[in-house]
Amino acid sequence: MTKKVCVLVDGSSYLYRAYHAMPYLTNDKKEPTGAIYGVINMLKSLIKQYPSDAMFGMIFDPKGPTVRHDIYPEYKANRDAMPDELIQQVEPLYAIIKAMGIPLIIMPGQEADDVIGTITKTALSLDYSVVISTGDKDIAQLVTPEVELINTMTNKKLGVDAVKEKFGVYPKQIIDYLALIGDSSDNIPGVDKVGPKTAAKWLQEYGDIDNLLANIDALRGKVASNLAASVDTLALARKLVTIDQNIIIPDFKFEQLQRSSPDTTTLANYYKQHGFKKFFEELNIEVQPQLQPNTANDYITILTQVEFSSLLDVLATSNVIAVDTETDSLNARHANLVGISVAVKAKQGFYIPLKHNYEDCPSQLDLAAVISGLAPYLTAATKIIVGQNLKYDYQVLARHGLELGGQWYDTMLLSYVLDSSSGRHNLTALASRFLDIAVLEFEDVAGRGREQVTFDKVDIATATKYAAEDADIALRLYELIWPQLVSNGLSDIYFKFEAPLIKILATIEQNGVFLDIASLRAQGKRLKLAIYELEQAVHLLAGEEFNLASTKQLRQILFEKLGLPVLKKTPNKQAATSEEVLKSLSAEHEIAAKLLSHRSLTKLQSTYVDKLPTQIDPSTGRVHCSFNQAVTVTGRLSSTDPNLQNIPVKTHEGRLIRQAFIAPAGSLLLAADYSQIELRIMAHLSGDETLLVAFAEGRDIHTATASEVFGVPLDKVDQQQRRHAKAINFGLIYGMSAFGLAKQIGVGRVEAQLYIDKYFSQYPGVEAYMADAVTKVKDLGYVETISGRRLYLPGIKDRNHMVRKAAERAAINAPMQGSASDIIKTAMQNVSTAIETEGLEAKLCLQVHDELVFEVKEHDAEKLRQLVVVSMTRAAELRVPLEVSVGMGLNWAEAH
DNA sequence: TACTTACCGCACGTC
DNA sequence: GACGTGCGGTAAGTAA
Repeated sequence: MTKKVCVLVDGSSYLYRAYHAMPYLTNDKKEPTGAIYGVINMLKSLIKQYPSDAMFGMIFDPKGPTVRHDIYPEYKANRDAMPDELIQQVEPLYAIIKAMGIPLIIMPGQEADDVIGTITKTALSLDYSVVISTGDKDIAQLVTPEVELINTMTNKKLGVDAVKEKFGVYPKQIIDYLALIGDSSDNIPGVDKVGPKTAAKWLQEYGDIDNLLANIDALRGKVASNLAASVDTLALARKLVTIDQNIIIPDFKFEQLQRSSPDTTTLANYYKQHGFKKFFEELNIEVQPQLQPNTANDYITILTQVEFSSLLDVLATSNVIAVDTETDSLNARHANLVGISVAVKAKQGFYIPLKHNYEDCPSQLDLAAVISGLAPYLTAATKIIVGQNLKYDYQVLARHGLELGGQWYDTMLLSYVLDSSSGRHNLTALASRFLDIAVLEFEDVAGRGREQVTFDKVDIATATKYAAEDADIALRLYELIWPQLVSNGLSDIYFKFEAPLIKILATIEQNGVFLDIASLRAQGKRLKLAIYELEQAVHLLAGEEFNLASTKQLRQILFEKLGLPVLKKTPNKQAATSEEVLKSLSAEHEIAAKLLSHRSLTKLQSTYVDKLPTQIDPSTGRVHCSFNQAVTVTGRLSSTDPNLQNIPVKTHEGRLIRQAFIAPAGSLLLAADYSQIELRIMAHLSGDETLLVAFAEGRDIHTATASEVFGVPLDKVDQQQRRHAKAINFGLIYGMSAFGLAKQIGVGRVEAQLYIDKYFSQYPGVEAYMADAVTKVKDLGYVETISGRRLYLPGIKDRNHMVRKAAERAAINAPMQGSASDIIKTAMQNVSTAIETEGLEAKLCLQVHDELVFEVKEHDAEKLRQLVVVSMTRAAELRVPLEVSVGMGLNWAEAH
């Protein structure tokens, strides 16, 4: 029968190991957590290896001096004090270990080593075998046939023979071995110039120090005289490195090493506090809503004229009014107002039901009367209007006759400007993140799935809880987030770029863009035929029919039936069939090229040709996308339903789709885009002379780059060189690696790296800028755009090396993309204002990152062109000129 | 048991 | 690098 096991963990060794091995991690409160994470991780994997009834103890060094300092006051004198960020992690770590049910032993005045040694002795006397988990070589002296070490990092076990193999001496010789070598970090004197090799050699020959000294005459050289000089200190060193197995541990009983079952609730809390998602999930506990429900609030329903009048009195005296609208649809252009809620004080809220409509529904105030009653307070320039996603409420209220005014503080955008990377910015997320509150969700009051009803069917009492809460929470978020924005110097960013954009985006959404359905249908027919032919060809080549859109079936055909090589795996370890892979395979089998064509055509067909017509709003005959102002990390906008920012442009077939975006009779589409705005920003940010000159002289930037990188005169740059230079420039903009560049232009990685090196030697300012960006993000966790918008890149602290590298590249790229966003946001304001003051019959229809698309009456087209160029080029003053190219035509393709 | 819905993985369009 | 979307595939949920 195997012996019972006692596992002893050298906690302090774990702690330092984890601290040094882990990158700098923090939780959401920016407290360091890396060492805790590392220790828990090692501990968990250790526990797994032993039965749960094994004795288990984790031992840490105490704070302050130990008995060894009495023997030798300079003990550990060379050691740096524990860094602050590690000290902070110690107490929480102890708490977590206890919650895990693991016996924790810290003896004041006693080294962990001595505690471990003493417990080991006790365990052996009780006929246990002992396993000590440590990274500390000193403990090797305790190894016997019954005691083995286990390395914390490598998980390797160290028995007697393994110790001999590793150190060259047996466990019982370890004390002498350590004494000879000394230990500079513990300030233990050793013999000068004697390291592991010499110590082992001597001990192999002479057994121990006493015998060695007895034979000192047989030794030669400098080390021998050093040894002779160290005779006195050797005794002290021996004493210091010897683990004392006979210390007195008051109140300690061996039975205390019994593990108890983990306290999952407490653990869950700790893991959550520290942001240990993985551990939290491993607990596998029912996810309780850890957030406090928002109770004990004062939410009032306004049903009578008297109540409404007193509410208006409250509004009259309030500088800050939070507002929220409840409707019967998510579509702001169709939503009918069902009720309005307001809040002027935290934990209070008023709901004015207007159009609830269910059986026995109480009679409600008249909508028009409420609108006109509220109007003075919701339109006054002096009022601060707070809301979550005000673009929606603005649109809905406007359609019901109330043009929301005042100074807008949109909590979604406040949070976004404060830290765009912090997660989602919807009300639920913000309430959880900033207030630790779980708000009522729409599904909670209106049901989910097919059961869901529109808000007018929700009973008014429930609706009041939901609606008044939304206004209340928005108000509280404003009170909390706004001061943070101010103290971080970010309030300007909100006022300059985000707040003014709300109305503009609402207008663009209202405007929409015309689609030529007939042209799409015609193209659809052609595509369908081409797709069918490709499908037939592929089936023929494959020797059987299958669904080309199914990667699963395609894998079977390509890699099993046709035996083509697997060039790449998906993240899920499946053989990839991506464009990149098919391109490479096209040299081997003609099926690959056919598949590629098929892919690109079906993408056009399904995503655009078939889909776009269904997204036309029958009431306007136009497509109205929706812009999200708080999604991207860099400050860009995003577009959904449909996404009009990814309409094809690169291929000929794709451009046909753009032909279907048309102007109505008598109007033209005008498209204006910044040329090379990111590279211009890079020139500005880096101040690189060569780049500045190239832009100042108005050169074709890719040709200029090619000339520099390939060392040929400007007029001798060939197409291939320009293509490669373009890829390099793109790589810079998008933070591509040498690997990415190599793939992009089809050269080896070494060659790609050569180009990059050459680029940097020609553009040293760019290289310096990039290095600065990386340093900055490592120091501060964020980078900045030209105007000071902060872009946090939390990936820079990730445990995963790849993720950190990606964050470094993003640190280079983000200021360029973010600055470009800031600039075009300014341009949109300039243009909108100019159109209005000039009274042009023109409207903004689309924003595609560096491009604006307008619809303009023919007679105003030329005026608009000039006005747009001026507005856009003057949107920012950089060290290089901003250039805008403008085109006009009957459709979007022509306008380029 | 048959049907719908919800979600994930993959691929690909743009800047 | 950043986004959003469509498809197939499957898991989970719902009705018969």
